[in-house]
Amino acid sequence: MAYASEDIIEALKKGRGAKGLSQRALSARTGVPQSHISKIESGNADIRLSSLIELARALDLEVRLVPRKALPAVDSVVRSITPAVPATERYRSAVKELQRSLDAVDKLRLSFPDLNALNKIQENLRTIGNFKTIDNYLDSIKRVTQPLSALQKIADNQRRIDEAVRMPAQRLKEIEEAANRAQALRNLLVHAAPSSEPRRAYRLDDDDDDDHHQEVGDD
Amino acid sequence: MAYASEDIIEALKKGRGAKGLSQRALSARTGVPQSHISKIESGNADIRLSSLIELARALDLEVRLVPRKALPAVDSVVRSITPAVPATERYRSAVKELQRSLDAVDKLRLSFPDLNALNKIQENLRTIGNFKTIDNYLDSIKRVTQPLSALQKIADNQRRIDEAVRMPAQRLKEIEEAANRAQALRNLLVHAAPSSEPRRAYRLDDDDDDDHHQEVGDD
DNA sequence: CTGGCCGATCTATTTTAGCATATCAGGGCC
DNA sequence: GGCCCTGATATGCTAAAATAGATCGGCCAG
Repeated sequence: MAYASEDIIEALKKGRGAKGLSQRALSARTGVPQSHISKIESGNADIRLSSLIELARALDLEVRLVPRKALPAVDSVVRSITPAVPATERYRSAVKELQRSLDAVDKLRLSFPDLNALNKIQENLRTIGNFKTIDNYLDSIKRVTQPLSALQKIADNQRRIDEAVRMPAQRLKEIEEAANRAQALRNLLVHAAPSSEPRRAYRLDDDDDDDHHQEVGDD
Repeated sequence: MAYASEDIIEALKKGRGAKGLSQRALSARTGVPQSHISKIESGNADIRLSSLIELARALDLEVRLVPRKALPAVDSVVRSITPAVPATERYRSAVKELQRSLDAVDKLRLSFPDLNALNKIQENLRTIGNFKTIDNYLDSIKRVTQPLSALQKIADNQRRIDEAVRMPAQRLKEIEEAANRAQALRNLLVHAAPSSEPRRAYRLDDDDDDDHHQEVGDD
């Protein structure tokens, strides 16, 4: 593959990393096989445009043709909007833990569709994910994940022995406490954020924010 | 092909139009068969990334992955740098005539490598191509093209009968007069340009301008 | 030590891009 | 009417993307 494509592929790979997704997670989101994603990222496949767009969009990226003359300006805009993800191990662990929680929420929602605490946890975790300082709160995030994982194991066991999936009262209480802890952590981060930190600059999720509000480059 | 690719393909097609190139001309530049370019532009091929990059670069475009959040800003930058090409027929004719001249210069250079007037014509025509008002000077451009075409026919005839390609004195004089006319037209356009007109905003050629000089988006 | 997750590699199959070449129909110009 | 240029379509062939699925070795947490 020509070096020319390498920059795009590298951007794709970094985009996946920035969202804390594994190749298998991205595969699950897009339907593109993990083995193919590996091939693509290793430069061993000359991906088609439709596939590039699909993968990019799963990472909140869009393909654009930019006039060469506009490259310096465009690259500057992109850099200003793409926060440098702290490369520390602890930050990566926090992102992973956050993703674990979100994954657990998604799975539990299948078994307990009416459990509002799950929505509360999800919303708060998504907001929490916007902050670069989450590495300081890895333990707090784990205390949200743990009750979710515990309940998931119970649900899996019940499903495996063909038993109706029920919610033990004690577990429900723990989930609600986890939701409250997530809310408290969110509030802590929101109020602790220095005014220079670009809020909403970088997000884990891709729900429908109001895109009409242009944050940079207004004319 | 998913509608998603359509925007990119449309941008590619518009980029070709903006440079006044036919599918055959683009084919000659890139080696991609004209029939395949037609298929691509009609949405009947899911082009590979390496091919997209190659075609884009021939049109002075680059492929970029842009964070969705940066789209409004990026699109604004691109719009500000991409002049709306006047859609008038007369403008299109002027662009075509300009391209004819440039093509003739390229061909003549093969027969007359040391003819400095060709360089002078080429440089001036490239500068002329940057202005939107060239539709007012179609006749002037034709008077540059005509001597080039006439000489080209002579050179072709000489080559066809295996005669050494020679430069008649009268033709040389006409070429030099054409070079002077191109120079005069260039000077006229440069001095006539209103200060609001973005000079150097749009170019036919892609020679090595100083890209380190950022014209927009300086930080 | 074990289990789980990671990215990389492998096999087999299907689909299609890419290429070469030819040809068509429409429009403009002389 | 003939010529030239344009974009579109056709045929045939090869190579590789894409898919499905399995498996590997490395790393890490428990």
